[in-house]
Amino acid sequence: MFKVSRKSEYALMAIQHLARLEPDFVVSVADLAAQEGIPPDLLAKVLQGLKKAGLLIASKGAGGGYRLARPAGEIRFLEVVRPFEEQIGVVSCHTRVTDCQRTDGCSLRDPMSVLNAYLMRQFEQMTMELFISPHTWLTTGPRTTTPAESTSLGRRS
Amino acid sequence: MFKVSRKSEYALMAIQHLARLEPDFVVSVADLAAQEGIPPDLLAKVLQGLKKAGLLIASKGAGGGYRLARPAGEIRFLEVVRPFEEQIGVVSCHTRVTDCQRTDGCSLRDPMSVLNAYLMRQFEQMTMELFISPHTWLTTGPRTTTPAESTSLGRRS
DNA sequence: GGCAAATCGGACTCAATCGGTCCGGTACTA
DNA sequence: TAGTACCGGACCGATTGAGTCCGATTTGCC
Ligand code: FES
Ligand code: FES
Repeated sequence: MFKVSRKSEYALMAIQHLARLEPDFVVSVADLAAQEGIPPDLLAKVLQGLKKAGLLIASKGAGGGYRLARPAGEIRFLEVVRPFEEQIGVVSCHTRVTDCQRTDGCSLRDPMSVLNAYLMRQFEQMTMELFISPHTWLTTGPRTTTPAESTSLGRRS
Repeated sequence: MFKVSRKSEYALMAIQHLARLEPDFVVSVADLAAQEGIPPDLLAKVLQGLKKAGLLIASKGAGGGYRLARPAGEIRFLEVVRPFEEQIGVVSCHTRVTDCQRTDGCSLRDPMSVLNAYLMRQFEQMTMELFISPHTWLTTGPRTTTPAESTSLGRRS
């Protein structure tokens, strides 16, 4: 079931890669593809998608490339993945609106929408900071702390 | 991302349907398909898969059909879905073992395995009781109650 | 100005998967 | 013994996904 597409994997790798660099360091598609072992033409499409989503900033022309639009701690997992996932949801009702005309009689819809909302909330609250320092995850679960309250709040008893 | 296959949806519907009946009530493929609006030949495949997974018990011959092997509260969500989902996992590493030869250099593997384990645990602990009485979910999240209060209704077909 | 580096963006192919169907075989029961 | 219903494999068409190709455009640098 919940496997992300290959493009999403590449998107996660790219953002992770850029997050490890200094903030205003630009990297070209060719360089990034070579270092991460990704087909360059495909990575180009992925980065364009991330730019359209507002996560990356592109510089055209010689010496150009991509850089993060904001720090990794403010980029949520769902934002990275959504441009490349057509259907986000558990059952047909929540993904492809066209197809499922079973909306009345179907007894699957309600419980699944609860499950769906739960999962979405988890992925929504999870930032890309996880990919930089994953050890926090082992204690807190997917509910990662927001960048602002990471020091003061969220202490478990 | 995490959309289940059509077969899994049919499997969930079938188990839910059977769970609402009296424990030893058998239903034929044709009847179940007609009542739930599922292509009969396809539903037959699904029920066979569920039987192989040990969730259903089949009776052949005239007057035969399927019934639940155990109460819904003891059937976990993952059990129902697994026979029809080839790749369960978030990234390639965790699904298709063949394909991903990036195991060393890939920095995606570790954080994703944490996420993967978390999700699997959630789905593991979630029983099909959710589909019978979903209100408990709204307060507790995916960690459903223990298989104790299975109050089966006796509505006939 | 000219050239090279780099992003942009559409069109395209190829293979795998998925949803669904068909049909012969087998077991059971009335 | 005849009908009912499960069993199981083969098959097919549509969709999707991964990946490629190529031309256009913008920009920096000599
Ligand atoms: S699968 Fe769409 S309403 Fe149930
Ligand atoms: S995608 Fe398989 S090791 Fe990273």
